[in-house]
Amino acid sequence: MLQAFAALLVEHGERAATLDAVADRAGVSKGGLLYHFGSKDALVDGLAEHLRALTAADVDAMRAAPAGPVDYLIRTSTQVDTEFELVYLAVSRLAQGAYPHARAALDGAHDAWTATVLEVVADPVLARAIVLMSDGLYAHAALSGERPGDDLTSRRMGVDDLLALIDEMIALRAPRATEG
Amino acid sequence: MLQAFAALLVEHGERAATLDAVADRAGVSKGGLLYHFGSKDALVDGLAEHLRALTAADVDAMRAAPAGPVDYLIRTSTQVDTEFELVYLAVSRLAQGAYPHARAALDGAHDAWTATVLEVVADPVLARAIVLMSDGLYAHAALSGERPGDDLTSRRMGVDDLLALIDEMIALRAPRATEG
DNA sequence: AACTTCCTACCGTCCAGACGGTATAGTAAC
DNA sequence: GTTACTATACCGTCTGGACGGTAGGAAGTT
Repeated sequence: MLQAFAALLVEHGERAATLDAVADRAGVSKGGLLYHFGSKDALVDGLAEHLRALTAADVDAMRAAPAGPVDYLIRTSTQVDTEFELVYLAVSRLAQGAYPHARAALDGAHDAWTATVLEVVADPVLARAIVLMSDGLYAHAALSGERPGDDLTSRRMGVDDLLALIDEMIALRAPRATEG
Repeated sequence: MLQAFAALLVEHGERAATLDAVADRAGVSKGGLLYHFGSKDALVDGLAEHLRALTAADVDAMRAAPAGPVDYLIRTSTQVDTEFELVYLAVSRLAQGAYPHARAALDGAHDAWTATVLEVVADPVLARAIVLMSDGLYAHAALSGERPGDDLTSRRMGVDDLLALIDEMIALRAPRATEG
């Protein structure tokens, strides 16, 4: 049900993510949906809580990534097809809409990323710059909406180039911390 | 009226930006609003058109900025109090919601920024990185919502530091193109 | 083994209010 | 007489939510 809620939010926006629509997509009736989540607010809280759990897992994956946390962060920022990215974008829709308190879960993810990048990069300004680029990529992914990989592939001009640039910056600012 | 529409979109999300609410905020009646914009779609189109006009002016200001286009772009990305930023964020709300075609106006602004930065930076990857950081800052501004400067001032840790880092990158990648 | 009772996980219906939009009568300025 | 509204009333549709019902299994009693 949370999956259906998140998918509708990302694909068609907050307005389309009504109880009826979520219930339909999840394959239950509206009554059934409201049985599990007593209200729409509870649904929102449930998704925010789910994001918190996924964030913990994502940070672990980031630390364990063979190419290092920065590579992992930037590469996953262009995807919309994994559960974490879907839920992250969904919650950011909610935070921009009628549920500003959902922002806390978003900030949690953000702080965790920054802290993890900082472990490897040492320089706080550079860490912030990297996370900002990740945010920028997320913002684009958020606008892509339903289109599968249409302009993600055509106008992205290479995440690899971007990562190469970031490596140069790391080498410049913190020569001793590269390679995870 | 477009101003009121944009303000409601940014402060309270797409759902709150109803015809009634826009009319109230603009100090007119609903009939009066619908006299000028025959439908809500027309209102949306009007705002997108307005963004296109503001984009042209913004790019001019960017080129004429004493500290250079990059400095201008990054600094204005943290603001929500100017008309351009307000309308840009408002249209991005619409594009993420029920009006995906509003994305065209957003892409227009984005392309114009990238082109202008490219004029000064020469390296396309670096230009993209800079615009991505700008996008990231916009994404944060979009989440700040109504709060005046609350955490913009507390957790921003200096746009100046970020700009210094960008200058280093420019010096590294295109040594001959700094200072506007 | 048969029965009643209770709980869980739903379904389907209904409701008050809000939504976008239309219509109409009136008004004040130019 | 046209323009630029205001104010009010209304329509059909959609919204979140409340409500009563029910299929099916587990638990207890006899």
